[in-house]
Amino acid sequence: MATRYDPQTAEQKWRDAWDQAELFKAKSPKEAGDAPKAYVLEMFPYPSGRLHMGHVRNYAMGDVVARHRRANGYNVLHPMGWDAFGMPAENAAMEKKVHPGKWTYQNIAAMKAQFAKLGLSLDWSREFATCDPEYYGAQQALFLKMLAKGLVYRKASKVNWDPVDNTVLANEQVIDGRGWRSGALVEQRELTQWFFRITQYAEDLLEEVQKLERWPEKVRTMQANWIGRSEGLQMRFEWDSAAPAGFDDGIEIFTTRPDTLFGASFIALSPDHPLTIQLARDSNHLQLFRAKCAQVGTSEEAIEKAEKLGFDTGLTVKHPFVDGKTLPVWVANFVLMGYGTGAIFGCPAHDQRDIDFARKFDLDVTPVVLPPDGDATSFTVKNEAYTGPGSIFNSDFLNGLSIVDAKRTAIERIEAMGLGAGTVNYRLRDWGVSRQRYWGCPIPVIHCDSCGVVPVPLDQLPVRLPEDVTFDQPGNPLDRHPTWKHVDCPACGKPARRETDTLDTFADSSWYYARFASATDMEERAYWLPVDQYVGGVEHAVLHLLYARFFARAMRDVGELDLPSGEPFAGLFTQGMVTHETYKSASGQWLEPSAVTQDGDTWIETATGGIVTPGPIEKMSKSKKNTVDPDAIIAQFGADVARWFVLSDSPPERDVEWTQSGVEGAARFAQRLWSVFDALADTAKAEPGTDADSLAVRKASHKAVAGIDKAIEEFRFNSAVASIHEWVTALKKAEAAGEAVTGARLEGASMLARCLTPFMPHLAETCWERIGGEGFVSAAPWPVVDKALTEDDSVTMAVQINGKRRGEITVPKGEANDIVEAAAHALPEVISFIEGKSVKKTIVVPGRIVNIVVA
RNA sequence: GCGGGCGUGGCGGAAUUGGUAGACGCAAGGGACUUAAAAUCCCUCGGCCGUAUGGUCAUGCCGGUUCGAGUCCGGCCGCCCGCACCA
Repeated sequence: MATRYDPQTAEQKWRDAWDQAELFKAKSPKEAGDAPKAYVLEMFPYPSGRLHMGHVRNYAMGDVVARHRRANGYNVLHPMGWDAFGMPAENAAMEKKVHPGKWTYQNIAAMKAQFAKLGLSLDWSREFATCDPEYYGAQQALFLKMLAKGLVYRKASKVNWDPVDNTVLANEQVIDGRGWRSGALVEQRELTQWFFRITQYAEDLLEEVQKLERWPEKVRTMQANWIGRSEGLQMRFEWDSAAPAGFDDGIEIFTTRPDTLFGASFIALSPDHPLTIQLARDSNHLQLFRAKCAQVGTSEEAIEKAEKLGFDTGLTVKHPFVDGKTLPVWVANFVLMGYGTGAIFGCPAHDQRDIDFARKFDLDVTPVVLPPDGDATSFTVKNEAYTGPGSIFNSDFLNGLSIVDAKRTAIERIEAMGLGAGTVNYRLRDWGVSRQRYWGCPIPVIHCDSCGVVPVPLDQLPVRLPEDVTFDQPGNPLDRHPTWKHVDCPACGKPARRETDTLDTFADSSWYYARFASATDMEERAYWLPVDQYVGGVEHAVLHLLYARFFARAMRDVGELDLPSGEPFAGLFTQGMVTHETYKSASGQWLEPSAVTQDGDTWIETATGGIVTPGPIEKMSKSKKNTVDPDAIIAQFGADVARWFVLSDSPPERDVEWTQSGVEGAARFAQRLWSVFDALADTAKAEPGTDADSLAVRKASHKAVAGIDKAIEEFRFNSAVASIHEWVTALKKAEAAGEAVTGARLEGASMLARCLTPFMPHLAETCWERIGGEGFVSAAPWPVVDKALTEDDSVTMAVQINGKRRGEITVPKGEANDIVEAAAHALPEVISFIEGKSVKKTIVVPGRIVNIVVA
C-alpha cells in the first residue's frame, strides 16, 4: 500500500537526529587527516528577526555546496553567525523603548529557530554575533595593531551631517540631499574622523582582483572601476601674477593628458580647493559662488550636468613650455576636490567638460591632437571636443608624436624642469569609519589633553558598551552618557576622555570569516583560509568585498593571519534575488499575495471581492507587500520543498520568481520522489541485472549522477534539478518492467537518495531509511559513477543535406567514417533527396552529425 | 557619457561551447480512474500548410564567415546592472 510523505514529522525528526550525532561539525586539521578541506561560507545575516526568501535561497545554495563537498570526502567548515551591530537596533530602541542589545539578541534567537527549520548542514559550535564583547574586543585589539602599524589614522574631513539626528550619514544614506531617516537637509561638516588606510593597498587590491578566477567577471570589473587607477602627471603651474599667501610654489594639478599641455587655456580649481577657500575670505562674490556650487545637489545627475559654473579669480599662471604665455585661474563647479589635487588645467579642444566651459566663458580653444585623416591647416573644434586617436600638432617639441609618445615626452620634460612627476592616481579613497552611534564597536582609544590619542591598553579590552543608555533624544548616547567616557589617561593618569565614536559596521563583517576559522589559533586560520566558496548577494560586490580584502591584508601585515595572497575568498558566487508579482487593490493599496485570489484571468481581493491589478514582478519587499513568509511555506509544504523551489527554475545567478503554482509543483514532485522509494520499501536486496531493461535503468542512473555532479560543481543547480526530474521519470517507468529490473531500481534509488541530499536533505534521509540505507544519508559518500554505464555503444546521428536535417542513423560508437557515410547515403529519404543532384562532399563528424553537400 | 551583461514558445529556462533548437519545470487543453471531488496517471502543446508520412518558417533586426550559426564576426534596435563632471 502506497504511503504519503509527511514533511512535518520527518523534518523535525531528522534535524534532532543530526544535532545529536553532531554530523556537521568541522574536524580539526589533525582529525581530518588526509581529507582535503573545504570552507563554504554564505554572507552572514543581519538579525532582523525574520527570515525571508532571499535568505532561504542564499543559504540553500551554500548548503548544496557544503553537503556535496562533505559527501565527496572533504573536511567541511560551514559556519553561521550574526552581523549584529547597526542602525535598526537603535531605531527600534527609539521607537519601542527596548535596549538595542536586548532587541538584537531576541532577534537572533527568533531567527536561529527559523534557520534550524531549513535543515542546513551548519556547524553552530562556532556561532557568534559581532555585538558579542568577545568579538568586538578582538576587533578592538586588531584596530590597535593596525593603528600601531599606521593602517589607521585620524584626519579632518568633510562628512554628511544630519542636523536632526546629530550624526554622520554614509553617502548612500543621503537621498536627494536629505537624511534618509529624518528628512532633514544634510550639511557638509568638517569633522575629525578615523580612517583605514585602504589606499595603501590600492595597487595590490587592483592587481590581485584580476587573478581571482573563481569570482564573477562582473564583480571583478566593478572592483577595478571602483579602485579607478589612472596614470598621469602631477605638476605645478608657477605664478605669473603675485603668489597668494601660502601658495608660493604655484598650483598643483593632476592630468592624464600631459600630451595636450600646449592646448591648455585655463586652470580650474575646485570650489573646495584650499586656495579657493582662502580667496573667498576676501571676496563676497566668491563666497556667493561657492554657496551656489554647494546648492547643486549630489543627486539628479541630469540637472547637475547641464550647467557649468565658473568664477574668474583674476590670478594667472605661467605656461610651463611657452615663454610669456599665461593662463587664467578660474574656480569651476565641475572640478572635484576629492580626486587628484582638486585642480586641473583645461584643454578645451580635447575634453568635453573643458570645451563646454570654454565656450561659456569665451576662453581659447587650440586643437593639439590631429585626427588620423585630419588636415592641420583646417582642423578646428567647435562645441564637441575631439578625444579620439591622432598625432600631436601645434605643440612645438611634441609635434608629430603619437599621443602615447607625447605623454611620455611631456612628463620627461616637466620632470627635468622640476615642476612635477609622472604619477598614478586612484579613485579609491581611504575608508572613513567613525560613526556617532551607540550600537557599534567602540573605538578603543582615549583622548588626553597632555598625551593626545592614547590606545586603550590591551589588558583593558574589550572597551564595553555601557548598558544604561537612553535613546530619548537625538545624538550619540555614548557621548552624553554621564560617566562612561570619563577615564584616566593610561599614560599619565590625568583625567581624559574615551573616544565616543564607534566603528562603521562594515568593519565587523570584514574579518568574521577569519574568526569562524579560529578565534585565536593562527595555524587553524591558515588551515581553513581562504574561503573556498563564498556565496552572497551582488549588492555587496564593491563595499563589503573590498573592505574584507583590505582587512585580510591588514591582518596579514599585523601578524593576525597567515595568508600570503591577502585574498580571503578564493571562490565567489553572487546569487540573484527572489521576486514576486505585486498586487494593487482598486483603491491603490499594495496587497499581500495571501490577500488575493486568482479567478480565471483576473485577480480579486479575497476579503472584499474588489478588482486587483497585478503589477510588475519585483524583489520581495515589505513596502510592496509582495513577500512570502518562509515560516508559512515551511509549515504548509516543508523546508525541503521551499529549498527545492528556490533552486529549481532559474539559474542561481539570476532572479527567481516565487509563484504559488511553482511551489505546489515542487511539493507534488516531492511526493513523486517518495513514491520511487516507497515502491521499493519491502523489496529484498538484489544485485542489478544484466538484461537490456536493467541496463537501461542503470545507464539512466549513472548518467544522471554524472550530470548532477557536474551541474553542482558549476553552480547550475537548475540543471541538476532537471536531471533529477528526468531520472525520476526513468525510475518510475521502470516500475512496470517487472522483477528483473528490481536490482537496477534499488541501485538507482540508493544513488538518488544521495544525490537528493544536498537539495532536500530531510526527504533524502526518509527515503534512505525506507530502502534500508545504513546510517545517515547526510553522512553517506557521493555515489560512484561507473563510466562504462555513462557511455552508449551506439549513437544516433542526424543526417543533414546542405545543413538541413533530413533523417537520422544509428551506428555503433566509434564506427569508421566511411561506413557511417555509406549508412547515411543508404537512407531512403537521402536517396530520394539527392536523386538527380551531384554530391560534392560528405562531412562526417564522429558521434555527432553527417552533412551531405549537394550542388 | 563610460564600463559590464542579456535578448530562445504563453511563462521560467535547456542546448555537451560551431553539430538533431526548445531538455526540465510552470501554465493551458484533452483523456483515464471516481457516484463526485481531491490525489494520481496518460496524451497534446513555437508559427504556418497538410487527414497524415511530411514540408516550411523560426533563437530581437540586418549582413558576414562556415558544409553547418542560438553559439563566431560587423552594424543596428531593445532591456537590465554598475559608475558617473574621476581631469
